[in-house]
Amino acid sequence: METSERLIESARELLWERGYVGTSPKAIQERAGAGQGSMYHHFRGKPDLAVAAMRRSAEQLRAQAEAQLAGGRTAQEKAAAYLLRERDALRGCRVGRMAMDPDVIASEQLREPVQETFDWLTGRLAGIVADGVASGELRPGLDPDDTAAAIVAVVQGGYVLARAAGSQEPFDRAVRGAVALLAAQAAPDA
Amino acid sequence: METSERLIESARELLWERGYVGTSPKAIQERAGAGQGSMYHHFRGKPDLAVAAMRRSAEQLRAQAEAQLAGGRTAQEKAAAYLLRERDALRGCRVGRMAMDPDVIASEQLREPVQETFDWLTGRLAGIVADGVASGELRPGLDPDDTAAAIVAVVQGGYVLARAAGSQEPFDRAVRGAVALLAAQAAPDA
DNA sequence: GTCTATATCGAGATAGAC
DNA sequence: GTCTATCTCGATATAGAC
Repeated sequence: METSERLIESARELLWERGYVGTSPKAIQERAGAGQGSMYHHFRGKPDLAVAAMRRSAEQLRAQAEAQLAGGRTAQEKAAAYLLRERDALRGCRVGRMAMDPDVIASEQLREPVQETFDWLTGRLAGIVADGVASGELRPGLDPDDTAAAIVAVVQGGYVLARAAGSQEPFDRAVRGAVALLAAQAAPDA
Repeated sequence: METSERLIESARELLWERGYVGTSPKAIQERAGAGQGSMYHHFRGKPDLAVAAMRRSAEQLRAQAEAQLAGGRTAQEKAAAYLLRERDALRGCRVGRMAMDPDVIASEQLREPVQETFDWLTGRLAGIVADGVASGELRPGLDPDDTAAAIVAVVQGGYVLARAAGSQEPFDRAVRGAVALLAAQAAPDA
């Protein structure tokens, strides 16, 4: 693997584990097995490298989510597939984690991949819910945008609960709870 | 206000804004208008002061939540009151924020107030849901623990979505979505 | 492209005077 | 109790040799 590639992968891991503020250029270089000069040759600095790393993680998340969402037949199956995907809750979300970082939120450049990811994800889910309502699978009053936001929030919040507890369990409970709440939104038999 | 008190309040604000890793003793001292020696006289160091600050924020969150939860008459009213409480979503949760911090999660001392807060909150909500099921307000199959975890997760995840978007809106959508999902869990008329 | 040298600054803390 | 002095280390680069 080339040096530039190793730097991006190292940054991805460290941003995941320690966030933007908690990740130093030196730590990235050490993990990548690259020197100072090497990093500053390939990237302008820490923010530039971080953006490259975050874009890649965002692309990965999107591909994984799309795989779940495209799989099921009904809206409920798709949403459940997304919610119940295997996740290591204690590690958290590579993308969502960045939203809690003050330096990321303060910078247009750094926030952009995060914003784009969640815009896409909630929009994709809202479309699925809207289809479910239109097809008569889900009850007519169900708001697609609000429901989509709640689904994505349960996953992101589940990470918080798991890390607070030091255990996977609260995450699993939260997503199971969300699936059960959604199951009760089926349209009444005509 | 005494110096010790000002240090705790300054730490509370900075931990909220910047997290544990992103908060320096120097920044705390400057905001408190206290010198180096003064801080190290009252507290053993950064972790010690942070624990004091986090305990206070945990106590505050608990009191606020209890106020919402004790207010409503039915389980749905109580849960909705908790979910719909006015919050500045862009600032995030003083307590939940700490769960994303690697140094907090790595330390038994620092994690304890966070864990305790969410244990209490999910337990309190689970009791409310269980009461609602027992009284016939909510459908019999509804799992109290899973539902409680989902409710708390929606709020914590809502903060992530809001900060990612740079807007309050996704937070409001998520909690409204959760309230709507809960409304459909009413037990069918006997 | 990668290396080493150098620079500035802040983090996090200790020591001891007042 | 609070202050200033001092210490060590890492963060975040820039400069210039190889």
